[in-house]
Amino acid sequence: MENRQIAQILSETADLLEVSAADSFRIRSYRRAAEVVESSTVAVGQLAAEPKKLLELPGIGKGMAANIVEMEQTGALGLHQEMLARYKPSMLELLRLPGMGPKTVALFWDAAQISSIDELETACREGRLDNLPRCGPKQVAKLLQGIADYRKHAGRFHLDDADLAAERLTEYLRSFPGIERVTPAGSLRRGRDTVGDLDFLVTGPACAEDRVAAVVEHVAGYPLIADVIGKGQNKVSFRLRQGLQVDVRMLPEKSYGAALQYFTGSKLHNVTLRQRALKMGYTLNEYALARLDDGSALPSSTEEEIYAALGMDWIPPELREDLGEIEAAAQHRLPVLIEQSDIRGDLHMHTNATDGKNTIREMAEAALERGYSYIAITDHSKNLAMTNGLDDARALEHIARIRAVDREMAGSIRIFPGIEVDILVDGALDLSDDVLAQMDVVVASVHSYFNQPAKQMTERILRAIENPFVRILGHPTGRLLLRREPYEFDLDAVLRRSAELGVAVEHNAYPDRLDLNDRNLRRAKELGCKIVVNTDAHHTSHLEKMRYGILQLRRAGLQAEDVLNTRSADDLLQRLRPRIL
DNA sequence: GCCGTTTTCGGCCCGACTGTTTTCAGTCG
Repeated sequence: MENRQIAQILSETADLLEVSAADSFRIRSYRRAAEVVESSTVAVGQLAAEPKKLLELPGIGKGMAANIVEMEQTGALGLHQEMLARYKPSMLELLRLPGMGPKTVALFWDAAQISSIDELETACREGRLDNLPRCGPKQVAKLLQGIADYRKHAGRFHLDDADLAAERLTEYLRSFPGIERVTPAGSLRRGRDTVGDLDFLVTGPACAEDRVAAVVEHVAGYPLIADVIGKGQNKVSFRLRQGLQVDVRMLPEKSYGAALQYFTGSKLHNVTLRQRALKMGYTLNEYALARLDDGSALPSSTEEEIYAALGMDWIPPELREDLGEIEAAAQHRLPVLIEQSDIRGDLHMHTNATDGKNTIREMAEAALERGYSYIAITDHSKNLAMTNGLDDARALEHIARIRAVDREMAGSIRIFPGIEVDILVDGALDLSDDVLAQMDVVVASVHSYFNQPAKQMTERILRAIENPFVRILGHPTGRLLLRREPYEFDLDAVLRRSAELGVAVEHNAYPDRLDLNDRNLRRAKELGCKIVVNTDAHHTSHLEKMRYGILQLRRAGLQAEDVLNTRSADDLLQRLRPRIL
């Protein structure tokens, strides 16, 4: 069984246990186990043969190990099945509605046998909930609104869309006199590839108690708001026109660090951190770190102060998922994560020779502006006819043009001639070896027939990378977030073979395609793969997208040395698969 | 269900907000 499937069953079991009012700590165990399995780089199911190895995973004890063994052997979990027989799968969706928690789901089920969103809507309209406790007219109206919102905005937002919305709002908030700091927290700050909502923290003299009301009004007057959900004394919640929900909190300076820590999360990270605080005689909340004995607050205006008081190094937000970072920070062995400024070149981009929008020179100049010392121009090959892909003859002409621009710009930036060659259905490439031999950077990518059976897809990719001219496997998972599932194939086998052959695997930084997720990136590193991060830019502005790719690398705990395009141009060429001349 | 610098049993994170609660349960982050 795949990790994803195991994690899903564990997580559903946690939800169902909540509805059945089970012990909250037991529920938390299931949730934590789900997270751990999902992010594990080894196939947890296969460890079932050696349960001792399972116990080495954090949060997996005897009981959870037995659950995993059971799932691996029988394909199901008894407890999960039992709960599903008692309730209904569609009830899990009810938990996603705002204001619907496990207690209310259970109440509606017991009192009115409501097990789906549609049934809930009908019951609301027919007034069948009116006599239930905590179900006044406001509650019913809120549920109906929640159902409408859910149907309209189900799902999450891409990191870049959320990021853009955050930038605009930040600018607006800063324009108010007396506001000094505006920081997005939450999953955006942690660099999750999708974001459910935005949390903003704001501080400055204008947030003082006697002045904050004016800030609230300013926030609520943001022009891009669709509707204001709530206004409190220090908080405004609203929904943007694009559907994204936003919370803005105004805070005093002295609580800023505690609040930033708190609202950055993740929830599990915070729970474990507060446990640690308690053991050390402190209590931590969103206002301060305080001593348990006399209640006196420690300095809490920065996150660094709080982590330091707890005997830890400051933890980069991307690592705050309760996956061992707290212990690592306490032992001062957190990795020094890769940063955007470590990247010295981008090895995958298109020009107007195929489906890009800019010329070779324009792309090079944009890269130079970003401080890069090299790029590779990798236009499409002929099989992608809709992109005006290059055949052998045009590819050779293109190489000549790239070399010409490279000579013109010598001394400022190096431009490698390259190609993004298409991997055909049988694993052959659609350009001749003679032409590929002329390229410095050959990126081989799958672009078609994603619905091949997994086995054939795996063989197709494996055959392609056997071609000695292929130096990078382009966007290996074809992972398109929110729109479609990645195509099915044996990623592990492909990563292993790439490592053996010395073919670099590409993490594609496009936010709707963030290619190898953090788990896969950790796996690639474990297997000794060479890793590159590229934007696959089709326009000069797309080079900016590199930052989203970097966030994923950081979430995977990768350091600059783990990524090839942090190297100088000569070092990079040395480390790529040797070129056959 | 997990876990151990107090512990193999008995703990396990915190506060604001909401609605309808006349004292608080449930949800949310």
